[in-house]
Amino acid sequence: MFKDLDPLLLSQQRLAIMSILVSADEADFVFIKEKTGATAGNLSSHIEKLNEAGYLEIDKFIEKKRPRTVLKITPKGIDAFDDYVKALQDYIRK
Amino acid sequence: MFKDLDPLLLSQQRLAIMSILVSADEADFVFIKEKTGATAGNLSSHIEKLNEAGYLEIDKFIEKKRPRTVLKITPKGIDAFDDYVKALQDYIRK
DNA sequence: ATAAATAAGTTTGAAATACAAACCAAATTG
DNA sequence: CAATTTGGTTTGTATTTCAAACTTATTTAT
Repeated sequence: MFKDLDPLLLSQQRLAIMSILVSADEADFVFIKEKTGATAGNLSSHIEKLNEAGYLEIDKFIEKKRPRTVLKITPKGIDAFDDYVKALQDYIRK
Repeated sequence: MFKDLDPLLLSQQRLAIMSILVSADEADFVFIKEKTGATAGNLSSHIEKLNEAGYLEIDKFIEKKRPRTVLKITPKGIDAFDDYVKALQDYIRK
């Protein structure tokens, strides 16, 4: 009756991160931090996990003498997000 | 940008329980256990939490010499579910 | 009549998760 | 040059999750 929900996306903050990336395609650490309201610490470990799962790529470099971390969703990440949304429909449709 | 998601409903099993109750209005322990695939132990503690939050009522009695536990969603539970669904839209709408 | 199995839950304990606080390194500002 | 800001990472504890073990009462089999 109910499909399994990807445990990685069953988290408010990770879902918000993926939600931004699925539309924005690419966004940096600070932008996502502000949009989601996550602390830097939480965001750091969340993107780590999403990266380990292959849902996003992390690109770190120095720009204007400041570190910058850019995140980009992968095809696998898009699929995971789409699947999650589909599965959710079973739960939230009265 | 993103509304908070009720942490109680941010759980596959509890969301499934509420999903059943919001349509069925009333359902018993065994029925929900089978529909959700939860173990009895997990279901027992999940409904405990949902009950503490005032999202459902637990009615226990003996029927045909067997214990029976009937769950019923409360108005507060319905509201929580509706709010959760609304809040989710912000996340899952690309 | 009694031993074994089933039904309907609850309690417990270990493992995973989440969250915030503390930390670090480099750059900038007063 | 000391203090603050920026952009993060690491650490520690508190909570949550999940399954296994347990309980109590009822059937079924012998």
